[in-house]
Amino acid sequence: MEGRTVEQDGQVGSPRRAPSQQRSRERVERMLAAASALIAQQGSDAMRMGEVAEKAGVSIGSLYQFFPDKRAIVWALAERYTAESQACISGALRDVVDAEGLRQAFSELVDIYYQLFLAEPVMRDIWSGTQADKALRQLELADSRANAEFLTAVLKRLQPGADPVALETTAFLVWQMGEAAVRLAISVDRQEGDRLVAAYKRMALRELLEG
Amino acid sequence: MEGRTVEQDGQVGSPRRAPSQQRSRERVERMLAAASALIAQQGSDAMRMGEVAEKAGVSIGSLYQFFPDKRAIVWALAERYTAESQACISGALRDVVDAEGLRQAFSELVDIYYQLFLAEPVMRDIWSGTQADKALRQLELADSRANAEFLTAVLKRLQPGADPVALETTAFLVWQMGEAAVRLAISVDRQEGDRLVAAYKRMALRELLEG
DNA sequence: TTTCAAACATGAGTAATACTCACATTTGCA
DNA sequence: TGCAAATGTGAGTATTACTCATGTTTGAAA
Repeated sequence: MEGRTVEQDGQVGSPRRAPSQQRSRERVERMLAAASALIAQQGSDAMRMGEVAEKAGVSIGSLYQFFPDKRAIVWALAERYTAESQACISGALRDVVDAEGLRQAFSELVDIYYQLFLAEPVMRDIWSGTQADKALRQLELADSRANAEFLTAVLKRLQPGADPVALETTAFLVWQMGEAAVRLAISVDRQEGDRLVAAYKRMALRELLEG
Repeated sequence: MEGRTVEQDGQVGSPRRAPSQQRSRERVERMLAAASALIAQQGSDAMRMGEVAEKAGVSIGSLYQFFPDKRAIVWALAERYTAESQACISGALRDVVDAEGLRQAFSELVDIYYQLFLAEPVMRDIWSGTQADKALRQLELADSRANAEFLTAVLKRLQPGADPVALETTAFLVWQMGEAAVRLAISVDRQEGDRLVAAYKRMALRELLEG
């Protein structure tokens, strides 16, 4: 989708140059805000670098001063979302000590995630591109693993005798299935989406609670 | 990723003009074969229309005679895969009449699908782009629904008393989870992938058999 | 066999867009 | 105050999807 394709690998993400001065840090914020607004409007694929620069009130050259390419902007936004949600997830699962607690916390997390995807076009767009963009895929996998670890910790508490590797596998799988389920749910009509999410919850909780 | 972006909707797929003569039908085959080879080598994103034309031994104009845009080529390949696999799935589930039969047939289907993704770079590539490309997403959803229907039929046979809508939801969800699980499995190392697929099978079968 | 319209084939040309780079300006600090 | 590093600029470059005017082939009707 661009004139010149660089970097087929997954090594994007880090700014070409980190803004060290106050002025440039503010400008980078404006760039990200502009990108976010444009993605919300038309999707990251249709987002044009020229538009981002214009909306942020900077030149196209400044954009490339801090972001090596278009994907890096999306990646930067994605990274923020993951950091934010990770805190939320960690908090929700940290204090779970029994089955009922897990049931409640898990159900609530799924709901939050579902609502977030329904409400946030930027988030939806970013994680839609996950499969195609290797850097995003890596970020998502890493994030998912980190979140699954919180879940694994809970499971180890609830089932001290179980095989740790099996618990890790279960937690990771259940977590990824949850992301897939929510993505599926938002791509069908609301009623069916609700049913699918509810069905996922049942399935996941049975797996988590009954080993 | 292209110079000019057309059609943001999901209405691609059908050739701009169906080849009616023998000669052009052969040429279209060559185009698809060339595209397939290039996708296997470098992925559909890096596939260039000029390369496809050259490899197929046709002019760039001829390519666009039968495919309205780049995505349409990928779509055409995807459509073939779905048609092929649908027959396989339908056959495997048609004669299932008891729990043990479902267990066997389902397990075998998951294995086949997993092996296919491990072995076929084209398939992997195509279904990776699923999330980003709306036309592909629609095709996959339609395909998944069709396959889930075979599964629903089995469930209705095994659990005549259950709520049909619930069975449909379960079948659709389980099927989609399977696709997600396999895609996850191939993006981690082989050992973990095997574990994840096995865990998915257990989870899915429990859901399918125990309601 | 001739004819001719529709199907097919061609590839130089167009448009769009990601990204560069040579040069100008600003900042923080010795 | 001087100056090097950081930052800012935008016209220009490269690449690529896609078009279109023009030529060629096909199959069937006359």
